[in-house]
Amino acid sequence: MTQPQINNWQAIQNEVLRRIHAREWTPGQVIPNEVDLAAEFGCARATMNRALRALADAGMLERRRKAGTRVALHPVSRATVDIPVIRQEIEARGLAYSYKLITRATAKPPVLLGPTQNALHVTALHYAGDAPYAFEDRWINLDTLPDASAQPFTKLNANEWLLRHAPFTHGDIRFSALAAPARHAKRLGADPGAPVFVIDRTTWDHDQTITSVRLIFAPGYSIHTTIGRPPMAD
Amino acid sequence: MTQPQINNWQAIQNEVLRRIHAREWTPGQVIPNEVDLAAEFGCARATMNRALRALADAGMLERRRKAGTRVALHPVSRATVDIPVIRQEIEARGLAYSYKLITRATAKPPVLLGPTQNALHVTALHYAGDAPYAFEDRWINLDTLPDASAQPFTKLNANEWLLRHAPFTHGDIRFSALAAPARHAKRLGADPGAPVFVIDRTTWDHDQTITSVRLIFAPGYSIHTTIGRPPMAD
DNA sequence: GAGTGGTCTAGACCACGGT
DNA sequence: CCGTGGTCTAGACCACTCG
Repeated sequence: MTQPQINNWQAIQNEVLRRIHAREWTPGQVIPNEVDLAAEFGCARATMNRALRALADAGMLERRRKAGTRVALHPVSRATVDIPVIRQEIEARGLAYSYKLITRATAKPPVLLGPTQNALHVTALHYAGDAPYAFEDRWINLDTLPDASAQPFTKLNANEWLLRHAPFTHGDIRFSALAAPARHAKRLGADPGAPVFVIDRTTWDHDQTITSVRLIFAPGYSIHTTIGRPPMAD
Repeated sequence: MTQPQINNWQAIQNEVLRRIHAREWTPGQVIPNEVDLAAEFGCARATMNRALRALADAGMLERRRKAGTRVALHPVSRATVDIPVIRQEIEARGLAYSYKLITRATAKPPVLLGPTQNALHVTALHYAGDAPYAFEDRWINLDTLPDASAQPFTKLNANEWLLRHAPFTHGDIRFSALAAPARHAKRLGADPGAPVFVIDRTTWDHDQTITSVRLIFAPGYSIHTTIGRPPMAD
């Protein structure tokens, strides 16, 4: 037979990747359709679909109905990043997590929270053991979450309360590097102007803004992730 | 009938999410198995599988054979980040991309590249229009990529040459914030010690190290991404 | 050992979107 | 229009792993 009967989707995926790497299929080029490829590999179309769809999800292929499947022009690499839940992140390092509320006040929110006129502003510090870990600056939409106004947030971390009472459907995240603002630097045990890793995140429940938060991490923080599949056996 | 015949996997996914959000299924709790749920929703098991598997990929569920499917203890959020290919990133902003080689030398590589004794060290600057965009400090494994030693990298960006000649199977990425080293700060148009966003990336082809690169971005750089599904219609 | 998820199959219908 | 991918089905076998 022409093909050694590849019939599991991961092996098929690897063979497709091999052809792309070997430039048998070049970026921009349309590859055969699912039916033909399934016939070539001797597998069901559903299996072929699974393999190609996974590669499309990974950014290696672009698929459109009728137009067919083509190798992505720009072999974009896509990494999945786990968004840190601070307590877990700290406890995973074998350190004791603790939390301290700094301020809590109702105020007119910044624009990024949307047209809300009613918001709760919370600032707090997260500790890993005795060392400050991250400073949190959070706005909570009281129009969508009136219950939040009854929460002191002295013991329970705002993020954990929100996860429990107002899970989000989608969100928006930005990673950046900033100079530590003088007033926060001291709290983080950093020199003013020291480089700090910052995560800005806004989350929604359907169309409702829930919360917008800036996390300023103590110096040395980094996010680690992986790209592609570690196994990859033929 | 007990259920209004939900039979497309996205609708099923939404219903499962709704139950998690509504705490009908709580974190840590084992949910019914695929066969039972498929019966409840009046769909095929394969469809149920697709919905649950997608949620597991997203980090909402944890699945193990025999143990069953449970709601993730920590509703971990997983975001997909497109790893920047600098030229595209710049051109997508409507700016002209240009590139300038700074140094190129063979040298003993740092440990992070693996047990290689033979490596090419390249440093370069990427420009967006006239402004410096990112400083690149790269090591290329000459044991696995002897062809690289013939490349001048004066015109063609090392990253683009590598994408073309040595695509990777997997990689490792780290995002962090550092103080701009004095000698690089000037090149980036930044003050020495200014906070800069840094990406460290190492890539492999199967078990072979290909390259290890540090990208130091000019001040103001950030990475943006999204979490969850925008649509989410019932 | 046995229950659960992981996957494959062969066939079918549908939705999108180039031509 | 009509080719292509997107999805669903009903059934089957397998692999893992918990008890």
